[in-house]
Amino acid sequence: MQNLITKRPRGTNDILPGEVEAWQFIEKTARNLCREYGYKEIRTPIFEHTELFYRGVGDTTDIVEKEMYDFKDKGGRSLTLRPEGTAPVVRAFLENKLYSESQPIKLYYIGPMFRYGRPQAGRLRQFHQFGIEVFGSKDPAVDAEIISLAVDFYKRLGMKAFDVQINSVGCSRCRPKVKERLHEYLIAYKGELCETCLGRLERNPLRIFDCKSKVCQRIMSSAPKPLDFLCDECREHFDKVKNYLDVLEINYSVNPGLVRGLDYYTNTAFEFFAEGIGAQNSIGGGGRYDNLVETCGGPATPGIGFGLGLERTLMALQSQKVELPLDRSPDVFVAVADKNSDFAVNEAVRILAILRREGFSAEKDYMQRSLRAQMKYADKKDFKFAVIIGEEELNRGSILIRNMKNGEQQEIPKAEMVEKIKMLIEGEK
RNA sequence: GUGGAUGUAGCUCAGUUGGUCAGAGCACCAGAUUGUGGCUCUGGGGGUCGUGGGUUCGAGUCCCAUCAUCCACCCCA
Repeated sequence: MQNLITKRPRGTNDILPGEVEAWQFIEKTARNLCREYGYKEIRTPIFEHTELFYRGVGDTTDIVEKEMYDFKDKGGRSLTLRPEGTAPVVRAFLENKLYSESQPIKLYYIGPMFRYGRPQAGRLRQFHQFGIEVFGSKDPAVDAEIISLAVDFYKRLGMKAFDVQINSVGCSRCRPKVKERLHEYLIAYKGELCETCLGRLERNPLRIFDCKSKVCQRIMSSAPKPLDFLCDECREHFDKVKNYLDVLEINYSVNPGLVRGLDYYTNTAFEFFAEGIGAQNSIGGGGRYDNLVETCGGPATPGIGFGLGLERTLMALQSQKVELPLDRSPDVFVAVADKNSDFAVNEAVRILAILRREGFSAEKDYMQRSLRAQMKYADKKDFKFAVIIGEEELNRGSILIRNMKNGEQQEIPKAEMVEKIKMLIEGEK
């Protein structure tokens, strides 16, 4: 047990049969939604040059400062397992010159992300995100569209309770003003701020809004907010986003203290919250990043996107007792009454092939079980039907079909088996 | 990176003040008059008690170390 080769690395998880169906359902829901909204999937490597995240995510963020899963390859290059999806997609957007296609470019991804930290409830070193990015449009309707997509995602999964909070952190023109005024305000409280926020005061005072320290929160509750200093353009943008959300009948609240942890956000920032994830409550978030593409060396291109945590989504669904519509039951178990009869076993193998060719999931025993044990197995594995064959029936040219839910059993001509099963399984639905 | 809790069969756990202590339930496998499941009953396989030291005549049971897990902080998904 303690042996490393039988132990998964800290902060990682195996997703086992029985659990993976929920994941497949979530992924399928995301893909369907993206198709409906016109987003195309993009798959980027799970590791990138470390510099990408340094530049793309921002070197004052915790992600870069202490959560990077980086390593040197055999060529001495510094690489990093991606901690988030936006920077890699921006990189791919630039490297493949997607900006030369007609815009907006609408992309989505589903995959693992990595952050090095102590794991706890709702926090892993390898976790999964579903994210989307839109490049090329400043239209506030896009902001509303992606929030709408996320809300639809949660709703379609059956999530009963979650909150949408939005805010605007301003653009490169109004942001300096915010930081300046915030700094002026905070100087008076310098002695009261917690240690980490003291450091943030000079480097990035906006982040102090995120602090959970009671003292800092009290101080920030009456601090000047980014919303109070938006330029006319940003103000108008934010108003239009809210308008479109109203048109879409999406419930949201404006949280003037919402500041996302990544440095690249401009204008719209939003976050989704739910309960039941240990001490965590954020299940996803995103925002606009109108300067990021240019920062990474590309043509000035506005962008916006979100990242939703899949583990956290799953945990929230579980704590809300949401039943996902999963069908884990296989269709037909082919049981052989005379397990020592080559004739019967051959027939079973043949029937399996026929059923599978028709698209049914079908299995037989491979453990030399008695008929009784085969039936027990079929029951435990939750098969919908059992086809039972023995020399007796075969000699008559027939087989037995048993409904494992209610025990109804009938003998029918072998030639009618496929049609009969089709009919029965249709009837189940 | 910091702090707290925990670590006995696949799972959930019992194991008194150190001396039949290696157990229970569930799960798994096989049977219950030999061709049929879901209830019940019987039997069986499976653990060097996380690991390494130490104290002791003797340690899951005490001490130290180590590893791991969980929870929380920082921060976020």
